Amino acid sequence: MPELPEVETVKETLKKLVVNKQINNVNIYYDKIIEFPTCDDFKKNLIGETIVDIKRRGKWLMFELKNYFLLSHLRMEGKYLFREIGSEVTKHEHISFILDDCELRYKDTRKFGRMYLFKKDEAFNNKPLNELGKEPFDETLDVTYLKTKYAKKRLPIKTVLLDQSIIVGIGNIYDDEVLFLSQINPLTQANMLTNEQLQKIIDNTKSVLTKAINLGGTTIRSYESSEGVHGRFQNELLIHGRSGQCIICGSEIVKIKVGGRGTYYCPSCQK
DNA sequence: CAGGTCTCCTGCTAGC
DNA sequence: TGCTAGCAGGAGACCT
Repeated sequence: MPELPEVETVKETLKKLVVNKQINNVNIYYDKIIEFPTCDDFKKNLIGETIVDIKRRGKWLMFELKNYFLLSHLRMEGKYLFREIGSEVTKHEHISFILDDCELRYKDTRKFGRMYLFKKDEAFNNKPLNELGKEPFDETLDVTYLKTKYAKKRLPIKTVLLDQSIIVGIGNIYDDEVLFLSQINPLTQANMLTNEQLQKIIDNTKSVLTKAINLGGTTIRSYESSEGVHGRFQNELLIHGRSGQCIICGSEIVKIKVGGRGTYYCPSCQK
């Protein structure tokens, strides 16, 4: 499931392949991926546009065009792949952007991904971008900010770290890793965390995400090799998805459900 | 406003 | 061996 490091990796990979290419046509095979505007307008506005750059905000990919921002959220299983122009559209490929020399296809098995298209000056003033919290590497992300945001949050920190309106980019995997490194029990109410604990969360979020980005992210479900992105961070996961002994203290790793999410932690290290 | 629950989807798997 | 019920999960909708 793509979280910040995976989206960052996809962004960098795509950038090398699509910048300066023109969108000559767009085919939509599954309408619900397009959240805004209508499919007709989405298609009409994209045709003739050139991809200038690709940026990222939280888990959102932002294709910067001459006049528009195309926002794309991969959710659980969204991915981009390249196909020859006119080649057969295979299962789970829902959108095709026909470029000069290839088709850029959006594939998404569970169809959870979403796209928006905004005029450039409108992208940041509208949902979803205007509801996002701070980037993990934003220098203004500090204990004071979290104290304020968490003041009325009695939900478990595990749940609150997933709240994209506070800090962006953390998903279920890195959430567990951050709390393990910070030695914080995932069930701790967010408003009960000490300044020291909040500082640890900030520091460990940065370090885990940085390390994951450098390794190309985490690949849990295997990708077809032709489809590019293979992360290596899955080999570095300390707690998420693991069973058996905690690598720090040797106690048994426990898996529980927190806010409906599978959560791994060490009851001994994370009191 | 905080927070609980449901919904969207499909592939995989535990269990019979 | 073959079938099916149930699970996984990011984020928004809807309700209390």
